[in-house]
Order: sequence, then structure tokens, then C-alpha cells
Amino acid sequence: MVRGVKQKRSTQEVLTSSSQRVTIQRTLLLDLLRQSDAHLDAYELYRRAQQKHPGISLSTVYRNLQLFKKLGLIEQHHFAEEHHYYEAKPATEHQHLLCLNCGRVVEFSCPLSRRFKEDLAKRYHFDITGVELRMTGLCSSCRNKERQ
Amino acid sequence: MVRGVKQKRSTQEVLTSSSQRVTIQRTLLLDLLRQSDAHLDAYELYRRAQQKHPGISLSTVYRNLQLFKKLGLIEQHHFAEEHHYYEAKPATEHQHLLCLNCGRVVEFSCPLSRRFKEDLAKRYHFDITGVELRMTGLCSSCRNKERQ
DNA sequence: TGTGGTGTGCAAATGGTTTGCATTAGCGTT
DNA sequence: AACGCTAATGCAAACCATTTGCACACCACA
Repeated sequence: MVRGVKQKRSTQEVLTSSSQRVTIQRTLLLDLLRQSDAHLDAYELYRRAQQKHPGISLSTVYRNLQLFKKLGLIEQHHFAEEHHYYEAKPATEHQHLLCLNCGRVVEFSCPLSRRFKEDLAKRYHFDITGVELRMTGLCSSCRNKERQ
Repeated sequence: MVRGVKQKRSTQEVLTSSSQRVTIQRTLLLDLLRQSDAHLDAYELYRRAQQKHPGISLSTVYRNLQLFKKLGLIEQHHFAEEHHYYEAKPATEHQHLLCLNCGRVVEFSCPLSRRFKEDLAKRYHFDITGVELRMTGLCSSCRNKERQ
């Protein structure tokens, strides 16, 4: 997945326009998130950030993840039991298919949404802002391994 | 929601047939989960259990939640950031609509599934065993409050 | 270039959950 | 009904992801 193509605005521009201070750490972290194809957890992001800016601290990572989330720049997922995974807000909405054995994540888009969402909103008088669909199972290679 | 109607098997029977020891604590915990209309977190379940069996410990609660999950007797959800919520495995599969402000949870059933799931399974060579759809937003009363 | 206030690094705290260990109590067998 | 083998429990301590307090650093604006 080539993310660069979709990104008109530089990370610096994004941060400046959010009226936040543009620090080295903040820019680096958001860059790493935007460039990564995978979903990163806080610690993995920390490890990657350390390679470019050795002094960075884990709390800075957490603080900025919260900030980015508040600004709507990233999304947070609960793939595993114990941590959160983050990804830069994608250009197009997508959902996740997750292998319970190896953790592999496939992204797919789901047409379901509009009609069904509207129905539901009307029926329960909700203002629906987010849809998360997650399917879980076994990918082909894990299924094959289990057979052996 | 009247759960009792759907329950043919007593909690004791369920536990016996899972070839686990049927302890007072275990029976109590599963009973509480099956009787509750709401989704409980570990601590709330602990509080309720204490009322009937004051000596029960929080680790027993956690240990049994894990066991029930492994046996497929309950489902675990991540509604809030920080804890898990549990509900007895429902007779019919359903999904959740969650108010981000007050935490209210509405259950609904979603027809989406079969066709779409099969397509997806074929396309990515996955064996899909679970579908979780979560919609988030504001319920009517929270929306009204925000307007004021 | 100086000034105010936000952001950072560090270490300690937090809080949900897990674990080690000694004791208790199911349950199949006498 | 008592016995013995283990699994389950209670307690306290450990874990670990995440948050927070505080002193210092540095960004943005004048």
C-alpha cells in the first residue's frame, strides 16, 4: 500500500494547521505512523522513533498518540488483548480481517454501511459517527499448519 | 430482555458438561453473567458476587472469566478504553451500538453477514469464525444535552 | 534574540489483570 | 461416609501498558 500518493499535506503542515507546536518528536512520530504500512503499537512506534531520535521517551510517544487521536489524525484499534494498535487515518474507510493465530491483518472495504447505518440510526435515534467491523478467523497458511 | 426463557441448561449442567469442577464461586459467577441484562466488567461482577458470597476474591473472578471465555460461554468486548466487558454467550448473534458519551449499549442484529462473509473468505482465503460490528455515536438524549 | 508557556524526559504512580504459593474443597474411589 | 488426588481459591505480590508530576528544554511569537 503506497500511502505517500494520497498525502497532499506534509506532516509539518498537518501539525501546524492543528495549531500545535511542531516539535521534532511530534513530527517524527506522525511521520512514522503515516509511512508505516502496518499497524503499530506504542512500543513499536517508540522503537522506530528511537532509531532516528535516540533520546525520545516512551511517555512522549503516548502523549502524542493521544494528541493525534484527539485531532483525528490516527485511529486506534484493539487487535490483541493487551495493547492498542494505531494507524494513520486512512484516505478511505476500511475494515479489518484478523488472523487469530498469526495476527496477520487484512484491510478490506465494506459497502454495507450507508443504508443499514441510516436504518439503525433512525430506529434507535442515534447519531452514528463510527463503524467498526472486524472479522476474525484463520488465514490460509495458519489453517494449513493446523492440519499437519 | 428475558434470558431465562432461552436457557434450557442450568449453569451447573453447563459446567459439569465442560468437565470442570463445579465450585460455588464458579456457579455463582456464571449465573450472574447469564442473569445479567447488562454487560459487566470484572469488577462489577466481583461486587455482585461478593453480595452472595462475601469471601470471593477478585482473582477468582478473573480466572473464571478466562475459563468461561475459553469454553465459549461468554463473550468479551472492549467498549471502554480501559476495561473489558463480558456477557453470557447470547442465543442469537448480535452486534453493538454504543453511545460514546453515556456508554449506553444497544444490541441489534445484522443481516449483512453471510453473503459478504463468504465473499471475503474466498477472496482472502480466510476461514472466518467471528464477526464483530460496532457502531459508535451519540444516543438521542446525549445529543440533546449537547445542544443546550 | 528574549519571553511565556507548551512539550519533553525521567522516574514514580496507576490500575486492570495475572501469578506464586499455601490452603481449601470437588469428585471419583474405597 | 471417609480418603486421596488435584484443581480451584484467597491473598498478596508481581506485571505491564499507560499516565502523571515535576524540572528543564525549546517552539512560536513579538
